[in-house]
Amino acid sequence: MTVPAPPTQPRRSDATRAAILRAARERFAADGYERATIRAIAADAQIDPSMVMRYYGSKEGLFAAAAEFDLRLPDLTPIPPEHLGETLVRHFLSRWDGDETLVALLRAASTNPGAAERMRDIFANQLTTAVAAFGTDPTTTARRAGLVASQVLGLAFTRYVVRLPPMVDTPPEDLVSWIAPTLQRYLTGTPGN
Amino acid sequence: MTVPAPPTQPRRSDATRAAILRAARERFAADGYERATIRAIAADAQIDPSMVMRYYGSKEGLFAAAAEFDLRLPDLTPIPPEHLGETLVRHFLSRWDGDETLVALLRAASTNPGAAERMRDIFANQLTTAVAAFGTDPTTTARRAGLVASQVLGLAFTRYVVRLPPMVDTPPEDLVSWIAPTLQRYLTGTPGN
DNA sequence: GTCTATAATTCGATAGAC
DNA sequence: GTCTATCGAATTATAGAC
Repeated sequence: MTVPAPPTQPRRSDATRAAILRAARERFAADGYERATIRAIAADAQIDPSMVMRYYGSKEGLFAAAAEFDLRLPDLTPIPPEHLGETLVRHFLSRWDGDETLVALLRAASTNPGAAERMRDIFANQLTTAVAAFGTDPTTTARRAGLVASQVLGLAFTRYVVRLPPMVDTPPEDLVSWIAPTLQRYLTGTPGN
Repeated sequence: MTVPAPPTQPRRSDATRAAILRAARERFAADGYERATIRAIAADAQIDPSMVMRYYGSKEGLFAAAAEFDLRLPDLTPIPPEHLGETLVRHFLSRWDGDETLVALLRAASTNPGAAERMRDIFANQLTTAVAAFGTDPTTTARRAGLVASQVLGLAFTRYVVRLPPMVDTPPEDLVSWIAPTLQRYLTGTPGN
């Protein structure tokens, strides 16, 4: 009798698929959806362009697979309420370094309706859920999450996409000091304040 | 002797040029730089596509003309220091309604290097100048202006580009109440705070 | 599984008649 | 000034050999 194959035998093409996704994220992050071509992505991954089509069906399918993104927000309930803002800024800054998927999503969402919808889903679901978890007035949850998203995405946009010099040059710890109180107020404060 | 022509005689093509620019701003704002085609812009303006090339030389030249933008920031020196944040948010929100040029610039800056550079210029020059005018420590001016830009552009991005529902649904006056203290602190406050 | 060849569009830009 | 016709390049996607 032959040795039975493992239940989840790694297909030989998995390495190729992973290489394609890695190259796709790089190109989508650097060039946006339209300028990132399947040919260029395939060249980066050192495979034939037709393989991309074979594995992911279309450019949209490739983007959908490459832009899968989890904010990996920590559970906010055990965090001292006065440290919520700091915790969130620090988390986002570290989450974005070393993973360019969100930059890819950010650039693509500017011009691609499907990418914009995905971005709405991510922030509507993941962020709103995290904000709701530590129990403020439920009627204000969505608005508080939206305000947090506006500052957090503005930070990402100015620092990683447009690259405004002062936002690029400011060390992460200084950004945390400045922006944490903003998120803190959006999460636990009142308008006007 | 013939009657001398007025010094600035309106050329007959000025109406056409204006129609092209209006259509170009709409398309660039709605679709971004790559998806906005000269053919579509010309169709909107009800003229021949070759006229766009004749008047503006190239697609880049057209965008440069269409994305000319002045933030029209008011002089901040006579404004009571405690009203700076509110004044700025209100100004930006009203500036963006009724002029989609900034949305066009915002969408294009995500994927087009030239548009990104123009956005850097606008916020580095116009905003930094306004911030410097009311005399904080000059060494912090650029950073304060960058932080203001991060929140202001994040507001524009979530409200007009990605269209996050809570940011679209919140009335302008509520946005002013929530965001004014943020800008106030970036302009006149200290980190940590 | 991998690659060649090419179909089918679409775009920016140009040439030239009127 | 305006328009027709078209070039040349680039793209996604498909068909099919090996």
